[in-house]
Amino acid sequence: MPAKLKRLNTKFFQRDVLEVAPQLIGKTLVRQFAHGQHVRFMITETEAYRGEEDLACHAAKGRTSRTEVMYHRGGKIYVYLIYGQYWLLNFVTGEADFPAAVLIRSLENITGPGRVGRALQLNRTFYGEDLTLSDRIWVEDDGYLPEIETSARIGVDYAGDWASLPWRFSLRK
DNA sequence: GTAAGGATTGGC
DNA sequence: CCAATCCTTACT
Repeated sequence: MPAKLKRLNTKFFQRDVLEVAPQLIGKTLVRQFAHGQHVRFMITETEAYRGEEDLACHAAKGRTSRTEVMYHRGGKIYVYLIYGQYWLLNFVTGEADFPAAVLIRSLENITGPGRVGRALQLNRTFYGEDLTLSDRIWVEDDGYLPEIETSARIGVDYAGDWASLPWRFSLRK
């Protein structure tokens, strides 16, 4: 089967982030580099960020130049630099004008969102990249049926009650 | 213009 | 435990 048929499409991403985030576990992230080489990693940990009322979500501060892409319809990439050194990878989900995204926290053998960005060699040019069209990064369904477990999101203690929601999803070991 | 802080990591 | 490192946001 051509790889193209396995690529996750707009229909997959244009749903509620709380459906998309757990369903990304076990999917395959593909990164193709300029020199033609590509790498494939199974996604093993994600987190959902959902709407302006979610105080852990960057869109809690409203629609700004930084959060703009989160207000687009699902299927695009939202990347941002954290602590001046790590590019964190997110997939925008849902309908237009409702800000939501999935943070890719870990891949197989690459634990931690900062390490994910480093391994994939991300930078600001990935902001707004369309996962359904890009020739350098996309996601495929290779048919794994993983067991998933939930837990609280990491590093968002400032978000009050929103910090304790079970919006972190990971592959059951 | 200036200041504060961050969806992290690695080293001491 | 804490520095690194720079972008975004909020405020004087």
